[in-house]
Amino acid sequence: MDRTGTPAQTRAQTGREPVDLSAGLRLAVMRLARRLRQRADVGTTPSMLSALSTVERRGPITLGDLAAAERITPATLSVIVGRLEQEGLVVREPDPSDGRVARIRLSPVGRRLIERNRRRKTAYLARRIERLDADDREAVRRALPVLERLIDDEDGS
Amino acid sequence: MDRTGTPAQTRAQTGREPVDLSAGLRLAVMRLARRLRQRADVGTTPSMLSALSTVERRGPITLGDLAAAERITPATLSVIVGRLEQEGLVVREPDPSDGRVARIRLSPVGRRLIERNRRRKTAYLARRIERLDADDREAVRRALPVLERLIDDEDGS
DNA sequence: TATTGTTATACTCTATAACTATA
DNA sequence: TATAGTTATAGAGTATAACAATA
Repeated sequence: MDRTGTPAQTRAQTGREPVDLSAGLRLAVMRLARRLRQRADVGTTPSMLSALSTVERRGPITLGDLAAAERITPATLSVIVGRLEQEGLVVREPDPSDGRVARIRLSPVGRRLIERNRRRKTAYLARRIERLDADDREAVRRALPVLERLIDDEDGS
Repeated sequence: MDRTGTPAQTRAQTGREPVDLSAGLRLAVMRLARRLRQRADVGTTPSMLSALSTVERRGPITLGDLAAAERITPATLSVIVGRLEQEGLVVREPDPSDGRVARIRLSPVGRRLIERNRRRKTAYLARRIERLDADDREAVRRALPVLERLIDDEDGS
């Protein structure tokens, strides 16, 4: 927790600063993710929920597109969707015009699970965020869209 | 790879309550973590690097304390430290006064690897952060200590 | 031949339970 | 008996490679 040497003064040197910032962000993100993973609900795993939530947002979607959205390989996703289907959370609808393709769609059960989880699953973080003072909370709120952009950002390298 | 349909609604701008905020943060963190994990250096895994970095910060440290700091079980950590030791990145020093305990300490090779990685490993994020405008970068900078506090915060439930 | 998806295999990360060695 | 650490086992999450079905 060495937060003593705040690099606030070196703001002018844009060369060095992003590296420090990203080093810190990287560790924080990895550790927060680990903690969140540990609080996964029994029965549904974090990957499943992430995929489920994307299916909700993107409507009926092919496996390939869903894999691209989730940034995992179709092979990996195939396994995950298989589990979701087995749990009755999604259905695969064959495409009439292209026999190779199936569209994945949320089932009513899946939708209910998402809504239930949106309150429960989030409780760990929500409780902590509630305890933050207004400034800190505002800082998180402002950073969130930026984080989302960091993820979505195209281009591999 | 149809990624044309960008989910603009992802902007949970409307949600100002802690629950909404944390739901968004949760997804963002999990996905960013997944992306970062994919960029792990060959040879050293993310867990190894995380543990290594904690050993650097906390000096010679017992396995139990390191496990607590990393929030994983001693059993899990034992495996990870075993790999770190095998790679010559840390050494276990037996405690003279208590034969059960060994202190884990960074080797020179480990220290060099950390420093090298601090630039390389982070490059992916750093490049993206460089492209942000000043406001966005400031938002991340301000949020980072808050995220760290969310992680460190004690008390399980 | 190219595309979409699945299956086989392998490795990391993690946990719990059972164990060993020391106190 | 209690504590520090290790080993065994198992399941999730991921990738690559090989495959099947369809276009």
